Amino acid sequence: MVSPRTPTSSNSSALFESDDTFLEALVGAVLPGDVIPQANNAEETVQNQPETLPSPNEASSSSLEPPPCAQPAWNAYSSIGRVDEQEAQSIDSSSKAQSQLLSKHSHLGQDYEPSLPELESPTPAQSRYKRAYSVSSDDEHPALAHSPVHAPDNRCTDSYLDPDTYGASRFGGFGEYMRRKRAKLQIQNAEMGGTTPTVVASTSKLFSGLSIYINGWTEPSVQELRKLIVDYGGVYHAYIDKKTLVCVMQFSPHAHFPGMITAYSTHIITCSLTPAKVREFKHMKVVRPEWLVQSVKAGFLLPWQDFIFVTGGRVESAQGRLAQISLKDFAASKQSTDIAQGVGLARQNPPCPDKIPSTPLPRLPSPQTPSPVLSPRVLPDPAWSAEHTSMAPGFIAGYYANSRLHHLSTWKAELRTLVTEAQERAERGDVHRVSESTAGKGESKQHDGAGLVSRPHLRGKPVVVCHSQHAQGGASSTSEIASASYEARGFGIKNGMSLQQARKLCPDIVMIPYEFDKYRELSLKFYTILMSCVDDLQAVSVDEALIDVTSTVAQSKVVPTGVDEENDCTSTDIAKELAEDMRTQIKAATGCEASIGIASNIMLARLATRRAKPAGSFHLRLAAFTDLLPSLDIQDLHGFGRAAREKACEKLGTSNLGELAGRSKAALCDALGNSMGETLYNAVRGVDERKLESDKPRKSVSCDINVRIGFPSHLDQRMLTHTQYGIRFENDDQVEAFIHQMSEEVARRLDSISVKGRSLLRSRS
DNA sequence: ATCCTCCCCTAC
DNA sequence: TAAGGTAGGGGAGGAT
Ligand SMILES: [Mg+2]
Repeated sequence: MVSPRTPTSSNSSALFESDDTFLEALVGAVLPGDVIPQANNAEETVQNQPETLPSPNEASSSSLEPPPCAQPAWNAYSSIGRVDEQEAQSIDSSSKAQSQLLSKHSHLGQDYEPSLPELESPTPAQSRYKRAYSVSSDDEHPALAHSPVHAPDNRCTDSYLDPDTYGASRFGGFGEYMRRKRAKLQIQNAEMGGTTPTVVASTSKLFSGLSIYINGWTEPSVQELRKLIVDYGGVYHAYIDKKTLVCVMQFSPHAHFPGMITAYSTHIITCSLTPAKVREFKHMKVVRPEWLVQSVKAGFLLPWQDFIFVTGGRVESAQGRLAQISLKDFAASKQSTDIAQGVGLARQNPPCPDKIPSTPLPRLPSPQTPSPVLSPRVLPDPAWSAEHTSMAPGFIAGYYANSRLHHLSTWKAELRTLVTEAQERAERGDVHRVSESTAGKGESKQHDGAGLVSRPHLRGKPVVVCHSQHAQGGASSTSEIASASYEARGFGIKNGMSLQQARKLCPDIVMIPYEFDKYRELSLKFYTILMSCVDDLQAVSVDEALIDVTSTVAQSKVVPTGVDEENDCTSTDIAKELAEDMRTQIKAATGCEASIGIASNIMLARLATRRAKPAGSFHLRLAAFTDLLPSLDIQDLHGFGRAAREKACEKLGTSNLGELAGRSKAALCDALGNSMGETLYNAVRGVDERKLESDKPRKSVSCDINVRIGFPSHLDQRMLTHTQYGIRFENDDQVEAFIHQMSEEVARRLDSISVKGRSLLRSRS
């Protein structure tokens, strides 16, 4: 909550506190039911936060105190097994030894977590939480600017006699089935209204003539709303058919014809719409439940226009956001688990002017002027060791500061942003781009060795990058090796190994520390060079990118033969020349070697990169690829990993691409799923139609940290001697404090990209 | 058939 | 003293 507010969102100062509280409240409330996933409209809550949301402390204190018996609900999908499965996969594909160890442990105690029924009644925390959602706000609805605004007079409205805005004016027939269903429902409604007359005559017709459908999760609940509608003379529809909706008929609610069955849905009530529903209901009158509630309270029907349901992203400054939160179950099982919080992004923000580097065309900002979008995180004083617990303030920042994986993710997000911005600038300028042709794709990858640039004396020696600072000594370090030089690999050292193991293989191993800032600087130089050479670029990671050099190659192709065509075997390979030129530039600018794979599509280019390593370039043509097939495994393809390989072996009897090339598409789809199957079917034929994705907006922001909850059992103790992984919690307070920090972290990140959350989703694990 | 939700998988 | 973070594709299976 310390970060400066971004000028783009008008209510930003309230925003992040709210989100934060919101998230935290959710964490506590999420357990029993299924209400959370659709909860959204965070904006409303946000804007009303001061008076309606519980204070952070209040939320915190109760959010994690459901009675112990409630916790098993979280375990309905206890992820213990799954977590360890993930562990077994390991982050770096090479940390096998440790992973397998974990995998075994995972079967010790927790194989079958009984799936317990979810609780029905909301906990107090949940109630309060839901209340927070139901707050209606007076925020102007920008979307209404162009629609008729009705004076809040008491007429129950002729207000929707203007079909132009929301009502469709086309007609269509009803299906008999749905019509009968609706009629039946109305009878039920009538009966219900008769048996439980909550209201007196004068107001009882408040909703007469209204025919209302309720979609999705709402607050108040569907049941409550239905009662409200029926009690006040409206008609509730539990079902909807599209024809009816598209042909919404509008009529005065005053016109109440006792004998007539109201067969038209006039309004849709919702708190949350999925994108598909938004599309579907585009021309409908979609209203928030407050319309009903407030109308009853007021004693007359308020204009529905004042309660139009607005999805997060409207044309103006309102940026739709989808918030997601997730936490690995840290319930009674006391096992390794992940805690995660996040928001999904419904749409991208308009670029914030002060964030656009003023650099000219398709160039990245120079490394000397790092983008303010993501400035390096400040490291806390290492002297925190006194209070070194997972719930100490600043723990997460410190954790991240040392996490290579976090840096990888952060860098990637930043690079994608920079690339997108640079391209927007390029397109806004007069840069003319020829029509898309997928003639030349390349994959460029920085060779590792960044740590050696400033340590030339270590070149040629077995070097590993890892955390341990102690030169030798501590033979028991479990610090993971992030990267090993080729010389070190010669000793059998692999990325992902523990330092301890590596020392066994090579006692004289040289260790160098992470230098995250340096990597980032080098990366920006690397990308800057690429950007200047290519038509299009997709950031893959801090040291890897996909580039499209079609026009460059095609332009220079004064020479007859096509460089990207398979029949080209001439000595002049313009693409390769370009690649070598880029390699030279990269080497000059960064001191690092780069490898470049060239091919006619992404899949082949990625394979080519493997052949280009180390420190070279390689143009892979279709014929060569076909020859190569029998030597390739399905795992060698991007997107196909361990699980795909196992499925292939199990269901197809082989994971060899040469053999799989002979299988039918149906067989592959059957084994791997339709999408993966088809991808593979095409891949073995050298076909890959994907285009570079350089401008896809980010869809979510999340925070995810692997922790371990509870006192270790005997079994766990043994595990822990083998793996030090896992931040450990001993009680709910610690968990709570930790989750609070994670909430803050997500809020901070949203803030940093001028984005606002729209709804929260649950995820567990 | 198409959606939504809850995951699993993959990559760096 | 070690830091297994995260975004996004996609499948399974249920609801509509
Ligand atoms: Mg692979």
